[in-house]
Amino acid sequence: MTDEYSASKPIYLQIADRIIREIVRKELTPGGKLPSVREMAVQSGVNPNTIQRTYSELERMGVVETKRGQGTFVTEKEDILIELNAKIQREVVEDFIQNMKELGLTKKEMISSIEKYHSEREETKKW
Amino acid sequence: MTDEYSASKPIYLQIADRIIREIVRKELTPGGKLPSVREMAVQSGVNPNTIQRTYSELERMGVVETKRGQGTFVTEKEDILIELNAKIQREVVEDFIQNMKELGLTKKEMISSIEKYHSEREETKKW
Amino acid sequence: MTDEYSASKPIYLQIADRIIREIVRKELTPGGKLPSVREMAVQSGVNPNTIQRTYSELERMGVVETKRGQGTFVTEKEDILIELNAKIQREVVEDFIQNMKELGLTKKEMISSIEKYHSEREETKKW
Amino acid sequence: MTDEYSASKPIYLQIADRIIREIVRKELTPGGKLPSVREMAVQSGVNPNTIQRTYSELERMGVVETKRGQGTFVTEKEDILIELNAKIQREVVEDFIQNMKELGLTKKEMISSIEKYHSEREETKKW
DNA sequence: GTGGTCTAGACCACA
DNA sequence: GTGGTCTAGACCACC
Repeated sequence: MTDEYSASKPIYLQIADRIIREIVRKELTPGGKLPSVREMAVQSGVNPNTIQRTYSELERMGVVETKRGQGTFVTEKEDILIELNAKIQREVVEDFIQNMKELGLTKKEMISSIEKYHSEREETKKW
Repeated sequence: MTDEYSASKPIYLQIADRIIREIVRKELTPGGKLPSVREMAVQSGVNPNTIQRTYSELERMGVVETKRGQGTFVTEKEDILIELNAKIQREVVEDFIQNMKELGLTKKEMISSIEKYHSEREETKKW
Repeated sequence: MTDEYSASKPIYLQIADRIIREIVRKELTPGGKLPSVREMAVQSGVNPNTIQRTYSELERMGVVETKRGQGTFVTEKEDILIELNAKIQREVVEDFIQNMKELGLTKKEMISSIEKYHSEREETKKW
Repeated sequence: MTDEYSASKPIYLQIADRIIREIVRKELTPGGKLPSVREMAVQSGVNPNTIQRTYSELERMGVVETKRGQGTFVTEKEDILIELNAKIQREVVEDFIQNMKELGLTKKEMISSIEKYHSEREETKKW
């Protein structure tokens, strides 16, 4: 009855999101091996079945490939990775724009706010 | 042991956040009355004590004022509302910048992405 | 079981204290009439018996005198009033000194703290 | 209707005051551990939730710090302790001055009353 | 063990 | 009615 506030997305998707984020941040590199289902299950404190679903979902999206007897690997297909990156980016941008609109800001103001808060430090390499 | 994936803020703060968002979006107007503790508790499917705590927290922050025996009201102090708005905006912008940096984008690219995705439609009024 | 924190002194003594304070502040003047037991009981939201005890106590201390059929009056005996004033004053001073000692202050520092916080405004007349 | 004479602050604040006094008197030393919530609850004859609230309030004020799974400790930040001491002192002095004014005393008389009642014994060390 | 959150149900003061 | 305090008893995460 009190669980409207912890429910959110199913765990297997939360984990999928986390892995996608790691790929996008290049913490997981193309062609790199993911932890085994069992190992990941232990790491995440979750039932192996849950991780199995996560990996299936990622395979369905094309971002990982399973090689029988060897394990699960981040895809090396550039187009998929680029597409993935673009999709995440689109989500981030649209989310940002919507939030800023709710705050009553114009496009101009959004841009100047970025100028204001962006510290120039290290620019990471582009895909 | 299986709960790294609920990890959520306490309910009373989640509700506080929700109310703040409503104030910032002007769904709740300055001087406007919030639902009573008991009513909000029913709406949120939560114990009245939890809402009490939410309202206390909001009062401590200065965004609401309670009048004994009458109810809880959004503050009319402009400076607090403006500051609140600025704080939320800062959070949104910094979150956006961090996300985009993780995607490997430069400031320039962030700005052009906004140009790209921003549909010109209605510009809402500024504070 | 939870009443260590509301107990304090009995009500009849609390009321006596209040009356004494009023006499000392000259809100009640020597020879002046106190409200009747019944009236005071209503004013204080208390049982008349309680006020009766209050007045008895004050009479025992000599600060009021009861005249049969007329009521209860603040004494006009100067020595008692002066003594009363001196006693209250002694209590206030000793309380202050003890508090300040607990804060680790020397006599010198106590005096300078008074110099510091005392605003010169209106000095009321002395007894 | 009979409760003008309990009129007391909430218990959780009374206990907070008591703890503050203990800190100021150095009965609780900086870095020292407070009794656990449950233990303090038993000592004070009060529900653990009430003590929890007390500790929260003290933490909000910055005079204690809680270490998860370890306990609640008096802060070691000197500035906060000094400020706390100053605040308490100010309250004591202002209370004293007001009481003495009600008794009709001038600043000069207040000072000489301290000279009179202050016994020279041990001067405790200053902060 | 520790503090932190939450529920259920009660009583209070204020208006 | 309103918000504010308190109790009783529970479960959680951290150490």
